[in-house]
Amino acid sequence: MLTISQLAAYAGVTVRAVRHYHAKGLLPEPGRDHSGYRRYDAAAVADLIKIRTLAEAGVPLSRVQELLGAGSAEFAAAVKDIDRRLRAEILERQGHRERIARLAGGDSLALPAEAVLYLGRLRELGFTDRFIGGERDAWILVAAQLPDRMPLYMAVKQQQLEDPTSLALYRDLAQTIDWEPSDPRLPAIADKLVALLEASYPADPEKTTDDGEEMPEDLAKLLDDLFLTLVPAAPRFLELLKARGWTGWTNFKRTSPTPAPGQ
Amino acid sequence: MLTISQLAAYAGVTVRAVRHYHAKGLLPEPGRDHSGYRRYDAAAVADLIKIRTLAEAGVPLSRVQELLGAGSAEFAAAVKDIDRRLRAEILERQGHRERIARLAGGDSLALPAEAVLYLGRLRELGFTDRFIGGERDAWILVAAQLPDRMPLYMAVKQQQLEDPTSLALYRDLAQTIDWEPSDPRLPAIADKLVALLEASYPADPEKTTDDGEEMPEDLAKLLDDLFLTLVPAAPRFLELLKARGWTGWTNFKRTSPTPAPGQ
DNA sequence: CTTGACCCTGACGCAGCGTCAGGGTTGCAC
DNA sequence: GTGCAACCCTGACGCTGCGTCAGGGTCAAG
Repeated sequence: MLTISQLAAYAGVTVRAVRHYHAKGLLPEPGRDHSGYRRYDAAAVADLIKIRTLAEAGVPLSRVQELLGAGSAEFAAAVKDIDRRLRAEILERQGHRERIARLAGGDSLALPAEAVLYLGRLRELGFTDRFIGGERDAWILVAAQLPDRMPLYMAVKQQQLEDPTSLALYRDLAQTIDWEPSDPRLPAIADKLVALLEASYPADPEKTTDDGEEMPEDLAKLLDDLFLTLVPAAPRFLELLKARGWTGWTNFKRTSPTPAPGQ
Repeated sequence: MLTISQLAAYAGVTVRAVRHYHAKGLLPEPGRDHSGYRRYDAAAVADLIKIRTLAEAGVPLSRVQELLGAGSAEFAAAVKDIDRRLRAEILERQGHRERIARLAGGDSLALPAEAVLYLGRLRELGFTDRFIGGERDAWILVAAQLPDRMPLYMAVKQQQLEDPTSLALYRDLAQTIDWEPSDPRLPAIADKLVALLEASYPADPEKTTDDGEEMPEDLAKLLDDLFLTLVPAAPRFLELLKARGWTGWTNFKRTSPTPAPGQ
């Protein structure tokens, strides 16, 4: 007669595993000796090895029981089933590998390649990390909601960086991220922005070229909110814009057909 | 401001997952509104998307935190580490697939191919399922302890099946599995077995050809025990053998140099 | 008699949430 | 005003396969 540790050693498993199989009903509880110790016969070794063999082959313990008692046909069917599961798990892991491989640099986290390029260009142009971080977070939101449109958006942004006027404005705006709401330089920047907006958007809404740049309202609201959260001067800046006949941030809109005079 | 379900929807995760990330400290607890509801700003969406991106790439949650705050270098190192883990898990699954594929039939469970062939031969020769089951369990024990020697053992067993005398004895022995200990046919079978033993093992132990067939004592004891457990008449049969100058079952041994006369 | 090696049961821990349970809140329709 | 659906909250168990204490008996050797 064998003790539990001898049994476990013969089958190549731990004592804890044997007790676990008892608890799960996979291996019948054997008789006890006078002091309550489990005592096993040789047949238990064979049973335990069968359990271990299936378990090591990736069979969930909950299915081991049926497999032990199954005939060839059911056994084959169950094996096919388990093989499917294993294949699926392998494919899942392979997908994971590809995904983390693409996360090589910190910037690419949750962003498509074109956005990473855009952020890299900003860095080249000397924008601060704080500003780039804000841009990154904003584009993460967009990429999550509208992945298909990211190439378009990024193309537009890259173009803006090529245009000297718009780049200059961008540099100004980037600075404001660290400014107080009361900073006296804000109105001038608002003027510059409005000037560019007036130039880009014809007064007649009929003539507005809708190239699909507009973002859905809820996403725009989210991005506006992000702006307001990250930039202390944002509320004041939006007020200045409103005074100049424009509202919004992500999607600029005229508040009136005839814009009011500056400041 | 967003509710938890809105946040979850933007990031493409469940509400439960968000709360889980809070509990794990991955996502900071936001402020609460007057009725205790969590209220999120847009920055939380970006944070959550980053967490989800890493988690979906197979990064364990316990490591997500460090990755979020890591620079490119540490990030790359961590990614390499995680990729190793994923590769290992894939290899493990592939090993499992091969193993269960080899478990196609019920007989091959925990047995090498040559043992399956041997059991198949027994079936062809008309041995009963109960007997074959006993043989199977015995060889499972041997295969677990001495996998390297299974080819040798199986070759010897196959040879025995080819020898008419030994096969006839085998058939007799197989029958005894269902007999009562008091069955009057037992002594005759013991005689036959002893006759074969005397022929195979020279009386002079010096001349015994030790071809490595002997099993280690503990394994032999285990197999003897299995025999005693499965076959009701086993104790009586061993007594009959002892009266004829032989002891043991798995490893037969003379009890005295000059065997006593039969029964 | 002591010491170390085993044996027992019971219970928590891990990973990543899913899923009640039990109870407040909100917002809209009637 | 009220009723109902849809949310929100905390707390806790469930799943997988054991590992690992905790707390306490047992056995064999010295």
